[in-house]
Amino acid sequence: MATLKQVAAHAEVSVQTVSNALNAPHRLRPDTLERVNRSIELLNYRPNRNARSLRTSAVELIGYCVPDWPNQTHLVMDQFLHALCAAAETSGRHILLFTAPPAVEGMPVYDDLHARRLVDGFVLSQTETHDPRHGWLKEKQIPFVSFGRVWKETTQPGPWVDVDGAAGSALAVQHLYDVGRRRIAFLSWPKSSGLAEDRLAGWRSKCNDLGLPTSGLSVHCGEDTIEEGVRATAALLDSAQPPDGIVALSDILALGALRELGRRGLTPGVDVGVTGFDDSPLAEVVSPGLTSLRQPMDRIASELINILTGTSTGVPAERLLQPELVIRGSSAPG
Amino acid sequence: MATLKQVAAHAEVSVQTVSNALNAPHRLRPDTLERVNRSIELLNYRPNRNARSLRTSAVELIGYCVPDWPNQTHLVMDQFLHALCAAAETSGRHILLFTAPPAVEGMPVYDDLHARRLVDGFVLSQTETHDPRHGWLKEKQIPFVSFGRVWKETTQPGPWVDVDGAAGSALAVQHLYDVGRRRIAFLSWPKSSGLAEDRLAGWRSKCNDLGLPTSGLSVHCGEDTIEEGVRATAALLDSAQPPDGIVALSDILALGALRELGRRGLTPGVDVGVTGFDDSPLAEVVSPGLTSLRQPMDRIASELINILTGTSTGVPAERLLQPELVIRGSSAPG
DNA sequence: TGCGGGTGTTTTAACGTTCAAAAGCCCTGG
DNA sequence: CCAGGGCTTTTGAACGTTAAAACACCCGCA
Repeated sequence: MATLKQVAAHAEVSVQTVSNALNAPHRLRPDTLERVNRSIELLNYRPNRNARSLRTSAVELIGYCVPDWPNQTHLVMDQFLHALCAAAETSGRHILLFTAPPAVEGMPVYDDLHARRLVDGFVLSQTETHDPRHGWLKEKQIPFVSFGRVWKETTQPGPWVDVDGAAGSALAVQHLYDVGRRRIAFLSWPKSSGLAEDRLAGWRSKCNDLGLPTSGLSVHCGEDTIEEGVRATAALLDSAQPPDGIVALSDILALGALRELGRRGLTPGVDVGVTGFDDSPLAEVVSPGLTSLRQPMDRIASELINILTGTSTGVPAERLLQPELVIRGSSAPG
Repeated sequence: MATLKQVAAHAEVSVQTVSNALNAPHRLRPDTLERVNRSIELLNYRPNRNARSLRTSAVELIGYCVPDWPNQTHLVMDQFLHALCAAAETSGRHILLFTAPPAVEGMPVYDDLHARRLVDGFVLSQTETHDPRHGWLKEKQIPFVSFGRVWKETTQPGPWVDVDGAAGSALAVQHLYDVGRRRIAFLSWPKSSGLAEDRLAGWRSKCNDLGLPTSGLSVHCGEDTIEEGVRATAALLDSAQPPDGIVALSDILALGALRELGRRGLTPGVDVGVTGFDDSPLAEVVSPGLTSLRQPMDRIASELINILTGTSTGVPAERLLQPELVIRGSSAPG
């Protein structure tokens, strides 16, 4: 494996000149640069990242803790990881995966990775209400950026990127309204997670704006399973005034809604319009296709990386991105 | 951030002694070790991995290319990644993610990561028939291990770990047989991928062993969607002698089977037994639960890491692991 | 008393890179 | 002909660690 020294010898220049050819080519006379580049090419030289990192104390690696929530399906995690990787690579960086206990118990792992210089900083996801990790990292001055707001806080200890769930619900409601729905229900989650509250609020507010009823139209599901979606949908359909549209908090719940509709001989998109959230791979794979709110993964990822690697000013960076409604057969015929 | 030198000064020993305290503690006199450890603790010292890697030329990082197959759902990828991370961490290693073009076009990326010493080696997945990556890496002497055999080759250029798909199908057939099924169909994929052939062969051979019919009972689906599963199942049920059991090549196809059964008023697990493959999160989330073949992810991951990091002998390591049948309501009542 | 051998610790020299500063070169203008 | 300044290139040192060799010390034994 060739080193700078060998390239330098071959090109008959000093080591530093070769280094400059790579890092600051404008400093070299064109003919020197040409000569050095030829030697680099010829010897198939690749800079040793460890040596570079040692000198500059920047590893260009970003830590991401791969979540392990046994009860929750991560249907879009591979999309997220792919986008994150791609975004990191546009600036010559990479993603380092690791595991850690949830919440604050995992923090020593983060600290260790940073202290041993395996990573420059972290991307956090699976943010929870009052997530203690943010404050912890900030206090230790470990760079990070969060995918997901720490909800209900007036000030947030650190930069974040998030998707506007309220706006997403509103989009879904508006779409269902546009195709003629007038009683639009909402399938929600159990515990009042920040995520659920955000999306629920968007539904309620948009319904109000449009003069649509909301009373008796929001149902809380016990967990994020198809079965729960089925149950909740059945309850809605059995009520005195059944809905003609259903906005579900997740694709899984929406799938439950689709199934219950099917069981009753109702046609999704014709008799009742259904939308999901996150545009997971499932949405495309079911029939009829599930109308769902796509998170702008590429944008999310690049904002995360930009914030983390950019020379951030003192004020914390905060980006609220808009989801996109992907319309399929479950909400509109054809 | 404390360095070896500072710890050495604090403990009043040489730098090397501190290094030994960490890497070869048996060389130190107990009292010295104690003293050094106290200083390490006190100064909160963490070894700088870059300096170490530079010196030892081992980064303890394993590359994994995050796949980007837009048409395929990676329902178990997060499980795999989690297991891989955890396995790597048991030997102090970590996973570095990257993106690369598929097949041989991506090889320069692998080469570059290795040459620049960002990783020690690679874990390959999404192996395809006659995958060219294996030979390429072997020729360049870049360490790797493959999750998935290169099918149809008599000899394989490198170590691999795989799950015995044929045995999996056989397990499913045996199970359906045990609960009284006598006409067991198989839902397969389109192109004769090695994976599909393997699983199909297991079904056929097990049916033969049990004296069950196979003729007219294997259907090829156009793609891995619920819709295709529905179509194929419908075709089977419409035939002169419909099956009473269905082994599907994937959970997605199995979901299609479940749906078509439901549409016809047939009860999965009672009228027709259905099994899937991979035990994706979906299997648990549908109702009735989908009987499916779980890949032993933890075992797969630890074998991959062991092979990659172990002092492998000359003979390539090859591990064929057995899947486990997770029985749920789709194949047996209750 | 001297000497071999083990044990514990220190010294020396890298690993491959970049930073800061110094040095060399070449041109221009007085 | 030389001072001065702008390019270009080189020199020296450092980043934090570990491998290998050297060293110091103690013990038992001749």
